Amino acid sequence: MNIGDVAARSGLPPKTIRYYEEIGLVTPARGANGYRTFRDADVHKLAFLGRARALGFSIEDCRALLHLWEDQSRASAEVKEIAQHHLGEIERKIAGLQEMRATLSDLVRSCAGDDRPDCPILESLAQPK
Amino acid sequence: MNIGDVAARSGLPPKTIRYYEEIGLVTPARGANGYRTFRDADVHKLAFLGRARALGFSIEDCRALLHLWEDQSRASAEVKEIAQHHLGEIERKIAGLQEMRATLSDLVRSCAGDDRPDCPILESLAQPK
DNA sequence: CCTTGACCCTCCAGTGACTGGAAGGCTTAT
DNA sequence: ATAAGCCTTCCAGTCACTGGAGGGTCAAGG
Repeated sequence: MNIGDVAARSGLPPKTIRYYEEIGLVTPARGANGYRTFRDADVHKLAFLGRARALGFSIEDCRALLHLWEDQSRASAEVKEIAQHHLGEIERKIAGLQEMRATLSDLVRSCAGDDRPDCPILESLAQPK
Repeated sequence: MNIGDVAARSGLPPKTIRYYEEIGLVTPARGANGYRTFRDADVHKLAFLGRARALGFSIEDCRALLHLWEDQSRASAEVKEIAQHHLGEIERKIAGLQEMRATLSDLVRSCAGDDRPDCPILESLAQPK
């Protein structure tokens, strides 16, 4: 299977698939014409990667998860630890963004948003909080 | 004032301040020895930038906000629009992360995390959802 | 057989917002 | 005189791609 078909099946753009090859996440075979030739296993790997990335796992997390996936005898604890760590990071990000949202929505609410120049948003940014 | 003092007062690292000069957000004077010499106005600008960045505004948003801040006659509506747009982005990010968190925390909860190899996390990533 | 269009290839550069480090100059205190 | 601690510039790296240039390959239609 050529890269275009794989892209359609895995949902990843061809450029991303080439990039994943470059960094060693997949190693498709090559045809006589130099085209990448993907086997089913490669396609599965890429789909796996797409789903893991969609859950926000970093490339290095994905690499680790792929190894664990291919290791029949790994302990589920290893996987769980990566996932839990990542979950923690997501929760920290959410908390940070929620704080931003709270501050910013207060500011937006307090700003008239009309033709006059007085603006509590700028005033707050100017103020040493 | 030299860059180190400004860094201490504004909370921004010296490297970041130099970078902000490079991209034209501040333009400190220079002393005879080539050192950057910051005036109070520069320090205020940098503190403003620090607070805007802490609220997640992009550099280009910050540039626009700075201009509006220095424009005595701007309408507060202009500021409010930038802030509202950014607020929308924050809310979209929060929503995306919350979805990730939901999926991931389900997976983490369903994984025993012991010595055995069965792992619902990997199974789910492998499955064409 | 030739052309057209849709693929595919590699390589290089850019994104955002810094951050680290090398190599060197200046200042202040001992 | 020298050491520590500033400051300077410039270059490279981060993360995970993405865009584009320049060129090769393949299948279908005329």
